[in-house]
Amino acid sequence: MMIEQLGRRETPFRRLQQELGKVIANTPPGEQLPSEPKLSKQLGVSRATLREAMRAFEGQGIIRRRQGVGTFVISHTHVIDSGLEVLESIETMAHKISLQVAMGKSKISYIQADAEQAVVFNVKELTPLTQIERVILAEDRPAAFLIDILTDDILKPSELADDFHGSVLDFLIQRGTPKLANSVTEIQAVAATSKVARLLEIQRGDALLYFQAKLFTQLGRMVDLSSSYFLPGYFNFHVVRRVGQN
Amino acid sequence: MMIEQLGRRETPFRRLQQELGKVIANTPPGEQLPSEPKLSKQLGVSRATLREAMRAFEGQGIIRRRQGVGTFVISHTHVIDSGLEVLESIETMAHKISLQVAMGKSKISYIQADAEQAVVFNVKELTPLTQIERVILAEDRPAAFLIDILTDDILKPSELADDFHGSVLDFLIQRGTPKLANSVTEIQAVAATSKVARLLEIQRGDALLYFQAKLFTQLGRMVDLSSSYFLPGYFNFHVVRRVGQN
DNA sequence: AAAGACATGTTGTCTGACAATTGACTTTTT
DNA sequence: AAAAAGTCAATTGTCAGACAACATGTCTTT
Repeated sequence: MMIEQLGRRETPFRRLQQELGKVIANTPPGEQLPSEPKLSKQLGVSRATLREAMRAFEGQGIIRRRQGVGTFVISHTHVIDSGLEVLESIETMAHKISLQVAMGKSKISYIQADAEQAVVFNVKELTPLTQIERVILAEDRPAAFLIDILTDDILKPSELADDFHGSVLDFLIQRGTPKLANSVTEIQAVAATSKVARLLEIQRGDALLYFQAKLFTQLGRMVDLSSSYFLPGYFNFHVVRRVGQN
Repeated sequence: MMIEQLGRRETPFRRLQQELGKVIANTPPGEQLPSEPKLSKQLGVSRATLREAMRAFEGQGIIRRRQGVGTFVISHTHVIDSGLEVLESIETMAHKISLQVAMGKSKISYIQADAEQAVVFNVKELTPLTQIERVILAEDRPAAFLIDILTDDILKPSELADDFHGSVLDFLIQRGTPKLANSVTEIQAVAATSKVARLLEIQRGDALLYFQAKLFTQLGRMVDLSSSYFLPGYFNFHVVRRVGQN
């Protein structure tokens, strides 16, 4: 019995998204798209289906629709200039800007889920979780402190024994399972705790950039809760934001 | 003659987005939503309109729909927070999460371009620039300090005299010119300077989230250099990062 | 017990229609 | 002649109903 590939079935809606994306890409910003009846006939779908697809593009701020007037192209999705839109490991980012990084102090261990972790992982309290802590060095000085927490059916400490260079993300991507889709990353500024200050060789209370990322598979399961503390100056994060139409 | 409010017209679709957002927020992650016919009847809209709204939520990764099975809630972090992919004013963000904000101390003035500003605006040094500084209050306490700097052909201080509520972005959007496209926002953590600490009623050296955004028109001209200092706790910024391509 | 047929409920798509809004044009009024 | 009001066509917004495609459980048959 064959296990069918679940990845992406070719549904009319997906094909429509592709085709509509091409139409938008070939329309200069500010210009008007053909009317919905024309477009639906041109693309071979009903107006209702077309509107669903357009609503998706509208939600991304790519097009703007004005009742009684028409639909207009706001801006094209730029080729992402290595901003935060793409999830990459610190190592990959550093490599792109020719920054030498290495892994400093690290600790891989089992922990037991506390109340908060039990909720986000949807497991019972005290369930064993794999925790990976390590300091990232740039130019031989501490630049970041990273903590990854995963359920042990995804990653056991023993699996990392030999071939671990500092990036859980790269490890999972290379292994191929589970298939990753995206992460939702919260961004905050925090004052260094005494533990983090010691590891990063800074003063307690110093300002740090803090990311908390939840990594999801293609099936929507959260598999990695990642916390990152960045010392200012080594990494420059930016994001391209489209002007919201409404 | 009545001046019509442009900001937010109450269309059935917006109301539907609100209502549907509440339904999703009240459904635990992993649980199934009511079927589309039931939901459309419950929310008082047609199934077609409901599906457009659901498609928008699906595009943000909040729900997952499976033909023949049903629609399931993935997580509702998005419903509460605002993603950084779309550029919105603080006021707009606050409105979406039902947070009351107001403008505190403000100062609108002319300044003369220093060397650095002359470069980014592509003007000569000492060219007059419009500078808008203001404190944003949430629940009557300082939550953010914002500085916008624009060339005076885009925005003169006199234009803001009466009808300014705290958002340069909303002002430019409402005015319609110039046509805005996107911003490139750099993200850092900084320690509060004495001036910022005084305005935000915190201690010098406290950790603040700092955004520096360059706002571009559709023609690619930079028109606004915006600096934002956020006190932790009031606003929650996040970004969805994708692994590879979808 | 296992395999297939069937029933049921769900999302996916289509068709056609009408409402609401906008902008340009025409007509009327001042 | 200029301004105001009215008319009309085009476009998006919404609706109702129907059928198709799909997944899952139940029942029947082997």
